[in-house]
Amino acid sequence: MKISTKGRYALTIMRNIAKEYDNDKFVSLSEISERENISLKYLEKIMISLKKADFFLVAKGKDGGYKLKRKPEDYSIGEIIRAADEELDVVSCVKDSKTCPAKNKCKTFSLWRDLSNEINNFLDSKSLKDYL
Amino acid sequence: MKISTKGRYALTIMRNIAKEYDNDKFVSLSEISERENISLKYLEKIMISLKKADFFLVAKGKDGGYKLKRKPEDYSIGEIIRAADEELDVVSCVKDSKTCPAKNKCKTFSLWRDLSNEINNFLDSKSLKDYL
DNA sequence: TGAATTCCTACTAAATTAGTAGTAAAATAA
DNA sequence: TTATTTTACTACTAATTTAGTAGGAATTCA
Repeated sequence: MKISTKGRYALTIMRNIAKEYDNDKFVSLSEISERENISLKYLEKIMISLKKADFFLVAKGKDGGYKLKRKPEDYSIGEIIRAADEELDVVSCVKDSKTCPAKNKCKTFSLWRDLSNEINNFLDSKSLKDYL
Repeated sequence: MKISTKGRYALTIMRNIAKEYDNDKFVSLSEISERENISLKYLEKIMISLKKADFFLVAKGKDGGYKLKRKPEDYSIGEIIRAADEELDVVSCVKDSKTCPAKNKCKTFSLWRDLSNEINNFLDSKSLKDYL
């Protein structure tokens, strides 16, 4: 049961952008790519998901990049990982119980639901600022 | 971040065997296969891992099968899932920090370690008996 | 001795995750 | 205005992990 690199890299992206929050500076993916040794193309791909969550102000062209819309302390780690397309539920039926043929008699549903809640609550209680 | 079917089926196996604990009866994989609609071959494969954890008394041949060594309340869900070859650490460096080139400056190591601990502690606090 | 079972080894298929490639569109600094 | 830097978009491929199958040997007991 691992966090994917996609989720971890999403947090890396957010940390890099957050660092410049006080300087009011746009941070480009090529800067992050170089500093963190992650391929630019892969960062772009992960960014697609993060942008959908409306986390950034965006500037195209020279000296462009991304800037946080909110203060670093106002982003939870949980919302970042979830935004990176990563489901934090340990079984899919926690969200979509319709698909399970045994939904009514399932003895372990509560176990997985409670564990999913633990994980989400833990990550929601941590803010991006805690990891700069 | 999902629990694999291997981990879930391991728990299914344990629950089926635990149910007969009071009857002192050996439970065969073919019984479980039929009742739970999981292929016998796949159950056998998962069983390899569980046997290594020394959970069972084993009887070969006719009317053979498996019986719990300990009482159902003495098995934690955590140890069952871990025995099924399933690592419950959300990043591999929690166990094996040697492989990480950034181990010293890594800002998020504590995050993943603490989350892994949350998950393990939660599952260790639940017993097999709670899910019969 | 035959049926039911565990035990063992090897293989295959499916799904997910990770990563690459190429190009268009926008913005800006010189 | 033009070269450069950046995001935006679409499509593809490679690698890894997870899931599942196949066949038969060894054991046990009625």
